[in-house]
Amino acid sequence: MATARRMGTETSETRFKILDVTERVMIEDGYAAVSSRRIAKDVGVTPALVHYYFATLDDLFLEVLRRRAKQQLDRQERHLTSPQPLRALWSVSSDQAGTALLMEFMALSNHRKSIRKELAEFAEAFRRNQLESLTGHLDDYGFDPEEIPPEVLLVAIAGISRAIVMEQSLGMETGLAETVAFVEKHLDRIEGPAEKPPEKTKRSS
Amino acid sequence: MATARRMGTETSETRFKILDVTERVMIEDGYAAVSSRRIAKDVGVTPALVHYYFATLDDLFLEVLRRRAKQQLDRQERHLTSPQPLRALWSVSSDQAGTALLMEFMALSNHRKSIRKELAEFAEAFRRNQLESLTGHLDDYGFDPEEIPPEVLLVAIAGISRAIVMEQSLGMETGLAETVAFVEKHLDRIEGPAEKPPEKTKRSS
DNA sequence: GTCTATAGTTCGATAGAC
DNA sequence: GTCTATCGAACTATAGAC
Repeated sequence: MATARRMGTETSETRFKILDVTERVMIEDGYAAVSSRRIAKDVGVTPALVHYYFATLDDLFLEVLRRRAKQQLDRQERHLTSPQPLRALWSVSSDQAGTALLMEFMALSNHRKSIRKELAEFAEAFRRNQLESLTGHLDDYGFDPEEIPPEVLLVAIAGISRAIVMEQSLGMETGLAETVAFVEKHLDRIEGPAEKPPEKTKRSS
Repeated sequence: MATARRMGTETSETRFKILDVTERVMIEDGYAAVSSRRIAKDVGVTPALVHYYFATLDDLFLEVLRRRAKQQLDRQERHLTSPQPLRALWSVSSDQAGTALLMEFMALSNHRKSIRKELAEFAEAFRRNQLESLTGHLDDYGFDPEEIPPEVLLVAIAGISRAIVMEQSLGMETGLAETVAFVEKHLDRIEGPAEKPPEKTKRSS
């Protein structure tokens, strides 16, 4: 956190808009579409103002990552304490925009060291949080941790949900509907039918 | 082999090197690091020559994609007819470089329509090929297609192997070793111990 | 087939006025 | 806090010499 020159306070409306727009551009057009000019244009300000709030593009990317990670961690925490934590985890993991953003940051990590480091830390925090919250429930559900370790279930849920979302957005078909049905069937078996319709993402902070 | 064919750039050594270098740069530094200047520099030629072989960067990316897809499809076909097809599928899916490249093309797809289309077609071809080759074997292994449809197993293998490779390359830890052990245990159970050490990727065409 | 040279863009980042 | 103006760098792509 070397950027001591953050003039725009946390509560600045413009700063907020810049982060929103950047997130949207990353999801819709990919991280490579992010430039101070492009963001400024979409926000309705000048490129210089973007640099006023975020000295470098790396700072901008990092702030988008941190904000989103905090939101998602909050959201996950709320859901994991719901009456259907497994279902909730599946729902959170299957979020379309969240997955798209994660993939962009993964790609960004390939050549921005500072981003890789923070992304890895957040991802680890996510998983450890899931592990803590879910291990007890799995026990109640009758999962034998010798047969299916909770960690393995978490990696599987993360990987499979990501695959489904990514492949759907690519326009693929083979196996996706079957896999969703398979997961739903087992969620039904373990936690009973969904108590409320699959939620939509909503901005919080 | 400097000059071989009339416009037969297919066999040009330089053209080949350009494709090799582009693939390597995509894997190591991400697709955004690919420019005619950077590729030319790494190959040891001038940017103009890159454009001579590939009029636009899209053409270059597409050729990298097509060549790699053909290689991988060949490789997959060979492996799926091996005595341990499930193990072979897991091994092919866990290829580090292949996964990294796939992720780059996924990210590229976000804003290059022509690439998205071809990537989706190749990915579908891959999965259908797996489905054809594997369905019979799964039957022999005693899999009940009502309980675990072959398509679902394929999506799971793709998703989980991708997650492991990606998260390892990020530097994550939680759950990864456990998941690898889990998969190996079940591969042992279904197909017996590995008959040969996990293969390494090798260039073919 | 490979080069030099260059036109035309777009970008990151900063200085300084208001 | 927001702007105008701008420098210097990197990029795509093409023209044309050899």
